[in-house]
Amino acid sequence: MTLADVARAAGVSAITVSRALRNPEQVSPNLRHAILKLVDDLGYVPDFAARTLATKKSSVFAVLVPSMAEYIFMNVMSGIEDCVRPTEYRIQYANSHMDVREEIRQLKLFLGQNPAGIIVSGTEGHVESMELLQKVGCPLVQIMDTGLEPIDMGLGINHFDAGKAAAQHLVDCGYRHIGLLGDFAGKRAERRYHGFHSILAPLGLFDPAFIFSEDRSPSVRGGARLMARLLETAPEIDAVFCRSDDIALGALFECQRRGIRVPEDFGICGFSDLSFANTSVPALTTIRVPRYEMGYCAVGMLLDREKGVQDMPKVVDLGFQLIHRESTRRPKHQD
Amino acid sequence: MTLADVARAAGVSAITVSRALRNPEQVSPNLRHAILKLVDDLGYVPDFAARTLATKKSSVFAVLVPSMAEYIFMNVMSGIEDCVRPTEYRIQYANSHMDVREEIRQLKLFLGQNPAGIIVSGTEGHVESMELLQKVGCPLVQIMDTGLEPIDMGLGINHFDAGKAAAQHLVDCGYRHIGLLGDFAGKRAERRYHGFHSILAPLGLFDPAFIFSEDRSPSVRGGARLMARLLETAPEIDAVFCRSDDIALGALFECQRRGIRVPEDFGICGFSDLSFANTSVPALTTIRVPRYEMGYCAVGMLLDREKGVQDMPKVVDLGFQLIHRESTRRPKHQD
DNA sequence: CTGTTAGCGCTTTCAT
DNA sequence: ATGAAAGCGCTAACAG
Repeated sequence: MTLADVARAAGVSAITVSRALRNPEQVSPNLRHAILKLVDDLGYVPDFAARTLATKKSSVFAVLVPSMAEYIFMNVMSGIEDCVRPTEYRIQYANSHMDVREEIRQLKLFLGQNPAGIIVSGTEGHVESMELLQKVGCPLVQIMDTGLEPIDMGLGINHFDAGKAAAQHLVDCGYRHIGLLGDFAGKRAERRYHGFHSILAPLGLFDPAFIFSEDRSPSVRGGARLMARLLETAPEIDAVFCRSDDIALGALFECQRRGIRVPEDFGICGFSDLSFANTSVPALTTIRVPRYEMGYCAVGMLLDREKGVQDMPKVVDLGFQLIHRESTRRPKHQD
Repeated sequence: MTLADVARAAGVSAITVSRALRNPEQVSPNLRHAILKLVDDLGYVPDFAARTLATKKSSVFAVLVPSMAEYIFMNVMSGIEDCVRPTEYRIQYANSHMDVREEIRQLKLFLGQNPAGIIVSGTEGHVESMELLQKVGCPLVQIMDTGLEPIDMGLGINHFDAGKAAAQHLVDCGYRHIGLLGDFAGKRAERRYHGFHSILAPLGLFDPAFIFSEDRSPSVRGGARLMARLLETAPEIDAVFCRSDDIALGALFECQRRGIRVPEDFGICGFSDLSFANTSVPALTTIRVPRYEMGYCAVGMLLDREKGVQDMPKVVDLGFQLIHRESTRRPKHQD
């Protein structure tokens, strides 16, 4: 079932059917109507490959993230999906598994498809990847962190400031031996670490012995493991800032297991505001990141670009929010 | 940069370059070498659209799931990704948001791309969707549930048996007022419900008043809400089987909040064995579903089909496993 | 082993 | 407002 088939059935030429579908206003109303009905009756579905080849522009948005094994990307993806759904575009995901060579391979695979737009995250600082991204001929949004100058467009939050906010909050709650849990090796997490450090160091509260991480995706289990190691090495510890809420929940469970009272004896601050953070006992203090909005907005920016919208901002900062819940609510330090 | 460009540079015809890339053994070694080097130097990337149009077969596997907002699909996706990575194929996801019309729309969009294979879940019982799937011209795997006759291939676990196992376990642990938490409206969950019912009803332990659900994606928060409602309506309740571990964790938190002791006064059995299930306090009894393996295996089946492997099983049952942890370990009923 | 020819289904000119 | 011709980049089929 091709355009030509429909055209034959309608007694017109293929191009007219094409126009009826893509630029309806260029076809006289009654003819257009007849054609669209026929398209529906015959169950004609346009061939994307042919269209892409003819126009040199596919209708896929490519999305490259470092990992899909982290909960946070689910929400970003939801936002992406919801914004794309009413359009003609399709999404293609790839993840680099935190591996630069894989990242490059995936990027090249994408480029072979002439995507209509690209959303990436986690490529910061990878020279070859950045070079590839320089010469994509389509709109590009780098999501998650607004701290670095984007190639085309940037969207996210300021992770340095987020790290500062968490550290400041724990200090304000009266904690004095503040650790860091989870892998801060990635660019974004690293910037949170720097922000964290920038608050504690001047106060003489920063101690590298209080930092524990493992080279895996953040998980609840991992959080419990890290917490156990931290407690053994530094029993004087009285609070942690975690790389993510998974880690924070694991730390909380480990405290429960050991009978350490949270927040009285120990404060926990997570990062992300995952769905369970407001439900756990005690509920987790965390930094809310507008993940869904990030996905939605990233696609929105691509669509705006396609539509030729002018004066688009190069960088959009969606802002974060420190949510003060029970896990840092020390009785004598209520605020 | 097209095939023709490379061909010109190499002083051969386009088809030879094409062969050097796709069927290297058909090109003499030294020529092949020269061509491949040139491909690399010039940074040639094949145009997928052109290839798809010429071969009538794209290199994308289409994956349609009811929702990406559930944690379980992350693991399925990881398996899919890992199995696809070493190949030339690409994955394209879509989710129907539990909506039949959307499901059909997505399916049609997929069909317009001549996918090399399709993986679906959650389409059972949707007449029009099934009709569309009947006539896809490519391998098709229906994942998650093995209970129903697949159109082409099926892969998953038996959800009816899983429901039975959970019910039997709770009974064996000595619980007598056993409720059900979470939305069992979907086909798979519904079959768990039936299995559950098939054990309790004959024992006179089934009570429809013990069933609470809400029409949303399972979440920890939702689990706590449902647990609260259940306790208000049926204070005699002493155990629950939950639609997923998210719900189970929420139920656990709600018990903690109310000072209900788990497992002494109340037993909780989840479903999925999500990463936190072995870490919570108490750790959650649950039914482990081989999610990662399901994704990996589904792609494996598609690849085998492409390779023309014979004698493939129509249905593969990966099996589930009841993991007995603390949340149902009643002191006097240890086993 | 390598080349020629033709065509995949659609859309872009350029006409009418 | 509609149509005819040409071509997007690649590969199947058939030579040689």
